[in-house]
Amino acid sequence: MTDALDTVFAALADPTRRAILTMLLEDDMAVTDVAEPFEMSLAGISKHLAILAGAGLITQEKRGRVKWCKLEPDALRAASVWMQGFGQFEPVNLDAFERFLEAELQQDASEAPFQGD
Amino acid sequence: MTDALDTVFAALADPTRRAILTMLLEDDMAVTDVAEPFEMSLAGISKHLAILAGAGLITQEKRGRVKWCKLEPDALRAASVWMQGFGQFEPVNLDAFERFLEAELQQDASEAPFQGD
DNA sequence: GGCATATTCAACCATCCGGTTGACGATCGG
DNA sequence: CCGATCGTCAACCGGATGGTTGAATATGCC
Repeated sequence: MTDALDTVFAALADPTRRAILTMLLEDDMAVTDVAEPFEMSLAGISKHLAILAGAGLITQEKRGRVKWCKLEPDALRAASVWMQGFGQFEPVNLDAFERFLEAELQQDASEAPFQGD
Repeated sequence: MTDALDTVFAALADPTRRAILTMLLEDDMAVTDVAEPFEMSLAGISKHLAILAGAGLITQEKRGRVKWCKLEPDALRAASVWMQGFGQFEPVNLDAFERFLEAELQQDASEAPFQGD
């Protein structure tokens, strides 16, 4: 009965794990490098990474002896959608947003120096 | 050092609590009524409500002997914003999007006296 | 006043969580 | 082959969490 939302929200509930995710926004990182800024044992960080991976928020790929951690922001989508049900805050009306993107695209095309294609 | 995000995400990590929040979308409810659909003691639900209140996700107001629980969706905003930092869910230039919505609105108003969906 | 209803408190329990340390298995480089 | 590096595993610890029960506290009703 343990929902995917359970694990995602639980993973996000820890500040160390949120910090790790933020770091991974920049780039993929090896476990050791992830651990470096924290005052915590490597094993501790390794556990946190396992939890993040369990929630699908990161994936880990071992190349040689180095294990690379990659952010998987898509795993946030379900949680984001769930929250959307409560609010006005999550801004976007998707329909309107698509019209917006289309309009923007056409505008860009008409503004560009080379119009014909 | 326990961040507001910690408590909000932790509160959301439990399915019972998420279900309670969903119920409260409909309307404010008394504690006993919140508890009714769950196979759990009233005291158990009371604890969950305390956690939700602690995260600011609900407020409780006692009127007579009944304590009414009210959803406070605004408490989700910080969490939502945090998530948006990772997202592709909403990669938007909000300013431009708002201008677009406004323009669309005016266009609708001038073009169609009535427009169904 | 006295009883029923609404809710919490307190104590307790099992389990999970975040963290540590130390040993271990892989893998790279010389 | 040897030593250093990368990372996890296993055992352990203290504290939080999710749940229970039973007693306690308000409040409402007749």
